[in-house]
Amino acid sequence: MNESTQDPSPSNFIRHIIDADIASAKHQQIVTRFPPEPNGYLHIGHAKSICLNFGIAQDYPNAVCHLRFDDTNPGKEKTEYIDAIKQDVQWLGFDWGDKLHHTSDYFEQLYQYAIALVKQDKAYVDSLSADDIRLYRGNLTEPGKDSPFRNRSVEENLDLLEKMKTGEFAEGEHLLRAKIDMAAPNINLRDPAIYRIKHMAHPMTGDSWHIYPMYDFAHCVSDAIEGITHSLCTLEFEDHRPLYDWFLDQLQTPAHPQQIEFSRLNLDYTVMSKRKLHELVEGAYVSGWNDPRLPTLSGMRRRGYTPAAIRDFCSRIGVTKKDNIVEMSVLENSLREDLNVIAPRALAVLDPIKLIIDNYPDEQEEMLSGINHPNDQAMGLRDVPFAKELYIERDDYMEDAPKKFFRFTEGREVRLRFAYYVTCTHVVKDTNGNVTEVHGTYDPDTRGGKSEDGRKVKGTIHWVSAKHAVTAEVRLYDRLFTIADPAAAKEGDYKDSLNPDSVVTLKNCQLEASLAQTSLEQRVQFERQGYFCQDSVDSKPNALVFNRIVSLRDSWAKKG
RNA sequence: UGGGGCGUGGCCAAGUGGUUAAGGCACGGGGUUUUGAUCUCCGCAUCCCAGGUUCGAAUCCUGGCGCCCCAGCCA
Repeated sequence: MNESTQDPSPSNFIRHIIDADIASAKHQQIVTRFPPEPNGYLHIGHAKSICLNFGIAQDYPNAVCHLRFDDTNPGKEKTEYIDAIKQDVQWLGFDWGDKLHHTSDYFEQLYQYAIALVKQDKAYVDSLSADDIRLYRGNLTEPGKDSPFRNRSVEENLDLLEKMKTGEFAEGEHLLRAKIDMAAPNINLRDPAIYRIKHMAHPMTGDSWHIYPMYDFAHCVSDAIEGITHSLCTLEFEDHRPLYDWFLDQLQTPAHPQQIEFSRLNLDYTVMSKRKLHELVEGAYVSGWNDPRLPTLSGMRRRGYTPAAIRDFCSRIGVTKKDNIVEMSVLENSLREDLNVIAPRALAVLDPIKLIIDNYPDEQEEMLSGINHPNDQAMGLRDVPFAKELYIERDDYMEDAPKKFFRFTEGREVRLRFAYYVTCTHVVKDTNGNVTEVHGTYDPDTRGGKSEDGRKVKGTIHWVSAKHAVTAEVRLYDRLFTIADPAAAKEGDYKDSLNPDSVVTLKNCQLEASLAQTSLEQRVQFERQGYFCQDSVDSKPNALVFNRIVSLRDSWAKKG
């Protein structure tokens, strides 16, 4: 197990329940499970569930967490998703050991349990059409009514079920239903479906089955088979708990797990539903499941987010039953806290403009020393080449700048990080009036960026030697949507509020040459800008592409 | 107007009858600083409303109000 995942998580109402169950000796060993359906990629909402379930397994003695693919609907599920999900869980830092399961592992047992239900006259084969079943179900205020097939004999039901299984009927022709109560106020109890016919190959079982179990039946039984003690799921399943318990009460299962619901995570300025994520990917609104703007784990991984930061985020947001929309700033804070510690610093100019030091000898070059991390001496020093022609950030020069602007404007002295004090003398403009070059003079006595006379220089800016710099593409990411809660958009489509500037690509960035040596995994801070890493898909040694993971906090930009 | 949940500061979230109502994020302000970063210090709520019980209530009771979920042969 990844060492950094070992800090115990803060408690919550679910852990209180578990504590009580241990105290009362209801359980000696806690077993949880993370049960994704392999019909899409995992997102940060799943990370919350993963951290909850695997976190409990880490913190309680002898506890374990199973990874179980809830693969009961071959129409939507793919091996591609299974592989991606495993990778994401591992990347997040969790280990299921030998507890890798699939609901499909239990298809035969599930079928035997269904037969047991039929034999108890607690389930029957219905032959109503899907439309009729809906009609017979009633609605929120009116009770449903019994299907005319509800009183078939056990023998007939057994026979029909067997034939459903062997593929003798067309899809939709018959349906196995639990016999509960068509007038139940909880609609989930109005004879819910247990098995439907699907003539479809399954990623794991191939074409050995023509019927597939429904979630409500398969999930509780699978939990019981695996000896799950606490089955944690999201709030929308609260209404299904009576059903979860009903099945287990009818059947002789090895255990009766406790289902506990908690609220799903919502993050502002993004969407979290699988349906919408699918739509964004398939409609090419983004480049794929791993688009760095998406809240998917693969997108965040590519963007450069660290597993530690995501875990930290999950522990900060807590676990409750309240609907919530967490602000992106919480995630960004977790990220910056981690990145600040692990990322070495470098100088990189994203929007370059020439700075010419007029009094610096034309052909001279010198090597200056830069510190790799101001708060961590162990990261050491590096050489930074200096010469007459440099690049600085275009907005580090301003004409008619206010007093509080600590960067270049005519007559103002600024420190070039690790280098010299430079006083801006004048600029050169093109015919349109755009500044094309900034000129200045340096003070040779300030080498290293300090002066003997104790003269105060408020501003320090980053720079890069023009002749030594490497050119790279840099992608700046911003929130995917322009409104905080796009999913709630009553009028129009949520896609209408997609942020057109969610990615800004800069092609002519000038980076300190050392950055060409970074690995794909390495996160770096570009001083004064933010944290960056190479794009794992597009970056090449001779065509570097960097992603901005998250910007630095900027109290100046806020005021300005 | 059936059933199930939820309501503590801008956003999360502790709190389980006696606490100055934790903490984080955000926000505002001070200090340090060769990143307007980091770090650091300070400030920032009487708990949806109304009654009631109690010496004492965010915590108990009653009645309101608000928000979310459920009518897939999806999970």
